[in-house]
Amino acid sequence: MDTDYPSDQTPAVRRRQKVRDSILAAAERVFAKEGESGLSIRRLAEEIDYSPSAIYKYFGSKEELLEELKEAFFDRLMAQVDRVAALNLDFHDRARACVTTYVATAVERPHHYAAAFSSIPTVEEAAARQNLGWEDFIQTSKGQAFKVLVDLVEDGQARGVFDRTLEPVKAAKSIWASSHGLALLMIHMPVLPDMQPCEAQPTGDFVAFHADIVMRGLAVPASTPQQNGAST
Amino acid sequence: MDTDYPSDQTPAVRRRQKVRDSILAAAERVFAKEGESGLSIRRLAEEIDYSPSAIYKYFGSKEELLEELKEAFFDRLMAQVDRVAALNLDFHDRARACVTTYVATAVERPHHYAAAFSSIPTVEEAAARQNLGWEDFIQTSKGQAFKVLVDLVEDGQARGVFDRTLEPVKAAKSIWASSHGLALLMIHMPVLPDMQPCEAQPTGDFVAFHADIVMRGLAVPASTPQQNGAST
DNA sequence: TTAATAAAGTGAACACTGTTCACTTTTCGA
DNA sequence: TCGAAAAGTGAACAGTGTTCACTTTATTAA
Repeated sequence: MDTDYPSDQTPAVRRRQKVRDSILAAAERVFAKEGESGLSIRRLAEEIDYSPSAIYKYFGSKEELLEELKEAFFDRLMAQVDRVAALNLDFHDRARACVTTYVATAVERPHHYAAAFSSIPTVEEAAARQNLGWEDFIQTSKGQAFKVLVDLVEDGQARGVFDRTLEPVKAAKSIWASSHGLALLMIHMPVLPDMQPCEAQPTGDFVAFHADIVMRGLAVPASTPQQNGAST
Repeated sequence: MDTDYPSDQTPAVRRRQKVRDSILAAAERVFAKEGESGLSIRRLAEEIDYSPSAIYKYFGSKEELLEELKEAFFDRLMAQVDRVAALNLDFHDRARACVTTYVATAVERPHHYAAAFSSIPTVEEAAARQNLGWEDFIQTSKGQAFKVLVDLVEDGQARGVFDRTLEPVKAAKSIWASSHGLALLMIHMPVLPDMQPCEAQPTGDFVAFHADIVMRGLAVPASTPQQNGAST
């Protein structure tokens, strides 16, 4: 949290920033605990002791406010993964850590993670977005997240751990899908992860298990002769 | 659709059933196109030419009505997968078909699928559900879905395709997570699947690709007993 | 310091939502 | 045919996001 406000700004903008932040903080607090259903403009206004209409001097709509919450969360999520990806670890451990960190951070704030993937575009919207190319996508926050994965795959391939015949982009999509699915399954179906009848195990262990399975799916296959090129 | 009404019933209950069905049909129509945001009691009432309060003679709440929609969809989804799972196919093809069918059916009705996994239980609720055991879970609709997967895994292990050291329940969770994640990624991020820069390919092909990757992750390892993690 | 201007904040209203309830109308069995 | 049960209704309640004319406060220029 950066709770300090730059002194090279006029008091007005500093005050404004403070109020804006207090709104976001209240929203964050309520949303983390109760999700979107508990988050109303009137409730936020009450929490920060302003009138409901005051909120609209700081945010164009509830939607905009929520968007900012989600964006901030996604940035935190990716920062976590980036930090882990930069660690000096054995490739297997690093890849596994990326997945487990992603899932753990997602599950930590279930409402945030679920909300970050909640909008369902209409067919027209979907078609329109098809038109923006790789360069455009890679600059969105989700695109940045994806690039980390593609890099990971290419690294794995260079080290001879992952199958070189797989297209890195497709492999990255596969990893993301698998991680995304586990996170959401744990969020929406908490019955599952620690489920019997196998002996009870801490949740984290299953995440690591899943991550290993995912990596195994991308590993060089048994039969295919792998050219023993030294890793770069 | 069973649009015929049993004649061994009094006209009253038949009429009632018809009205009830018309509500559900209208709800289905609206929900499929616009999702929950477009579905209001007043709108439903308008569509079937009744007053809003009439709906409450047939459904206790909007929540209940929605629950029925979701349940019906999930049943259709599982019926599709069951049908494919019962096909007389080579194991690989059968396993792949289960995943691709699951994902395809989910993506066909994005709002339904997303809604079926939309509730986020509080920590207390989650803890409460932890207490119901395998026998209870296996009898829910989601439990039934899961059992199909466990059977598939056990079949694969029996045939020597899947790694026998993996616990079937954990492996099944892994498959579900991967399939679930792909379905939701396609629903919420339609930018991704057909994304460049790799040569454009029909969406379906990526689903099959992903399914194969997932299967490869569960296959018997090359020769050396894999390091740590996956085999424990 | 004062006057003019811009920003911040407010309360009432609008149009919407799910839901309830007293009420009327219709249906159906005794 | 009568009476009870079921079906259906309209108005209302409490809640939602949002707008807008309005007042109050703060900032800037003269």
